[in-house]
Amino acid sequence: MLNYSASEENYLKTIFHLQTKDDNVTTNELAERLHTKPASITDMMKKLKTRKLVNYQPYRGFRLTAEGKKIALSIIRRHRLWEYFLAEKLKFNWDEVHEVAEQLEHVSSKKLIDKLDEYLDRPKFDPHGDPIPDTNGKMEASRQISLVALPINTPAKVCYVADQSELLLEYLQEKKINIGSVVVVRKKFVYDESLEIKLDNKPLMLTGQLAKKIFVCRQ
Amino acid sequence: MLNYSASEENYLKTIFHLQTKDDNVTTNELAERLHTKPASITDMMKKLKTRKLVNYQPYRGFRLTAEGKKIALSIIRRHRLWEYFLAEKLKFNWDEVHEVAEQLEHVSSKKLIDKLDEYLDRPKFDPHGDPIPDTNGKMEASRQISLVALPINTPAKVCYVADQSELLLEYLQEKKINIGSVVVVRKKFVYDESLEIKLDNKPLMLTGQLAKKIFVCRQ
DNA sequence: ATATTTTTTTAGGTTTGTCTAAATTTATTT
DNA sequence: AAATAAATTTAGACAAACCTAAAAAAATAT
Repeated sequence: MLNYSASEENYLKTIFHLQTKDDNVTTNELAERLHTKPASITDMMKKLKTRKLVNYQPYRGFRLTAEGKKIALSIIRRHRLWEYFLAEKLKFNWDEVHEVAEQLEHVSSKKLIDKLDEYLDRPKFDPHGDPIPDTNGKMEASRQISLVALPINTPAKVCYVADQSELLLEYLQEKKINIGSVVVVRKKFVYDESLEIKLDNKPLMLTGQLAKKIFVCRQ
Repeated sequence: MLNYSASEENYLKTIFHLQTKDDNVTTNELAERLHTKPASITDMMKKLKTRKLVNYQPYRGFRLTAEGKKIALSIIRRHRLWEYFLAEKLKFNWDEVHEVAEQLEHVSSKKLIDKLDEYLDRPKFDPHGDPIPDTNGKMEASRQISLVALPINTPAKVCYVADQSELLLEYLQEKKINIGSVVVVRKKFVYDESLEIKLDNKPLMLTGQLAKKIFVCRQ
C-alpha cells in the first residue's frame, strides 16, 4: 500500500463514514464535513479518481473503490487504536481523544500500528465503542445501542454520547456520567419515557430525551 | 507557543543541532542535512527571520533566537520521548525508533506530550543516550561518550555510530557490533591507540580509528 | 591585486491543496 | 414546460515548500 497525504487520507476516511449501501456521497455533504468548499472537493475527487480510489461521475457524486475502502479502513484502524491508547494508557478523558487521534492517525508506519495493536492487547473497540478494524479491515459490528433500547437489568457501559454540545457535556459531568460508567436500567416509565437507572451502583433518574443520546455497550 | 509547520519544525530542530557557541550555521551545511537545496534554505531563513525565530544576515549564516531555541528544544523533547516510548513500550529496536519518531514529533498537543512524559515516568535519556529536555527546555549532559573515552572495566552499551558509510556498517555487521551490544574495555594500547574489548562477553580488538566512531552509554 | 572557485542569493517555475467568482448542470416550482 | 433555485464544476488565483538556472557576493589561489 502506497503512502497518501494527510489530506487524501482525510477525504477517504470521511467518504467511508458518509457512504451507505445505496447512496453516493455528494460534493456538498463532504465539503461540509471537511470544513472546506465544494470546489476543493471536486478537485480532490478528480485526483482520487485517477488514483482509482473513488468512483466519480461529475454531478453524480462518488463512492470508494475496493482499494479506497481498504485505505479508509486502515486510517480508521489507526485512529481508533490511538484513541484507545490515549484513553487507556495516557488517561485522557473520552472527549479529548478524538482531536489528538486526528493527528496521530496520519503517522504512517505499518510496524508502528502493528506493535501498538499488540501492546494494547488487540482491542476490538475504541473508547467510544466503535469497532477497531484488524489488519485486513475486518471488524465487529458496533456494540453500541441507545440507553433507551437497553433491556431491563442488563449491565452495560457508557461508550458514546451522540451530541457534543456544551450544555450536554456539562450535564454529564455534573451527574458523573462518563465513558466507562456502568449502567443498569431498573425501570422504564412509559408515561414520559423516563428511566430509573443505577449508575456505578448509585440510583439516578434520566429523561428519555437524554437517554436517547447516551449509547452503551453490553459486555 | 504558536503552531509551526512540520517543515519549520525540522528546520529549527536541525539548526539547533548544527549550531555551536561561536559559529553560525551555513546555508550549504543545513541544505545537506535536510536533503534539500541551498535555495530552499534561503527562502525558509527569510521566513523564519520575519517570525523572529532565527537571526539571519544574507551571506553570513544564521542562528536561533531565544524563541527559536525554545521551540527547537520542545521538538527535540517530543522526538526523544517518542523514541523512548517506541523502544521501551513497543519494543522497537534502537535503530528503528528514529524514523518513526521523526513523524510523531510533529503531532502538536501539549497535553499529549505531558501525559506521555508522565506515563513513561519522566525519562531523562532516550534510547540513544541523548538527554530529554523537560518542559522548560532544561536537560542533563549527554550520556554518550566515544568508546575511546570509556574508562577501563566499565560496562556500557553501544548507542550510536558516528559514520554511516557502507564500509563501516559492513565492518560492524561482520564483527557483530550492534546498537545495544554490551562492551567493556579491557586494555588500551597507547602505542597505536588500539583497544582490547569484550563485546557481549567475547574478546575483540579494535583500532583507535574505529573506536572513535563508536559511541556508548554508561548504564 | 586579480583571477578563479565556492557559496549564497535571486528569479522564475512546479506541485499540493486550498480559495472565490462565474459558468454549467441538475432539480424543483409554478 | 419554462422559470427558478440548488448543486456542482470550471477558471483562475494564492500560499507553502520545494526546485533549477543564472547572478552576485565572498573566499581562495595565483
